[in-house]
Amino acid sequence: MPELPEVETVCRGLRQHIIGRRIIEVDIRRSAMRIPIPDDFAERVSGATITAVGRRAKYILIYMDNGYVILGHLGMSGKMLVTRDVPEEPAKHDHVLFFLEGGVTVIFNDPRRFGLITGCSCDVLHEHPLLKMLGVEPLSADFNVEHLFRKAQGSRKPVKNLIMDQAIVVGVGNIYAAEALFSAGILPDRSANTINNNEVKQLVACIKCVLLSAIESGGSTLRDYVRSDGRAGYFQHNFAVYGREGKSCVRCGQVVRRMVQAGRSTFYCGSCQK
DNA sequence: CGCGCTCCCTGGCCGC
DNA sequence: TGCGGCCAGGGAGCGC
Repeated sequence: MPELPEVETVCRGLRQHIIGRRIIEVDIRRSAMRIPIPDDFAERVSGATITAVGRRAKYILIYMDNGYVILGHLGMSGKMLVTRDVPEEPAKHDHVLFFLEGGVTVIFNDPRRFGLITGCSCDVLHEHPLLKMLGVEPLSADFNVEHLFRKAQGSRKPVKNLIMDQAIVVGVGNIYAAEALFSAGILPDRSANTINNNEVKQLVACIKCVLLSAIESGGSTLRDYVRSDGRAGYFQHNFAVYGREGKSCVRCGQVVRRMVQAGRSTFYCGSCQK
């Protein structure tokens, strides 16, 4: 997906254009994505006014004045687009359209359908099955050396898989895990319990730094991801290792390598990372 | 029981 | 130009 910086960028874009607007009508063109849209979704959403847009992990949260919250997840290929052009007919893979007052339309489009749209009452949001198991937010004070060191000590899995585990720390996906590990000088396949306190300290700082830098750049656009206004992000131009197999390391000039961990490509510099 | 593998789905790209 | 194989930012579920 879209990892945390991309979701955060989408949230910021939505926030500018939809807060204070009433939802007139919802068009659910496909309900069966990763999980089905609740039967009462259209009923709960129609007529309500959007009061806030938030984010928890990679979930987009749209709060309404009737106590209902829309949860959106972009999966690998999802988009949440805001447009003022009334679409004559929906585009391919437009699954849900929200028609707001003032001629604004929010479109959830997701070719691969790994994403989802659902909703629940605000007062039970933190107990929602999709949210309750999630770990700490990486940009919060709760994500610190003590937290990650304790988790690392208790795990023998590769450190890259550890930081991508959404039950430990949320929002770090395949790209930013590789970039943060490069920045921290740590090999992605090191067993988590071999990472010493100083390395954890570096890693925590690098994860925060990489995510913040990416947010500033509007995220990374490789294929599908775009902001809510359709513009691309541009952090992909700042990748040190991701997608750079065979190219020279930006720091030392050695060849960037690729390996597969838990079925996913990992990029690293065998010289800069220990 | 913690972990890696496979699968969900579509589309783009590469090589033949 | 066409087609098969492979790959892709996520995550749940299932074996080992």
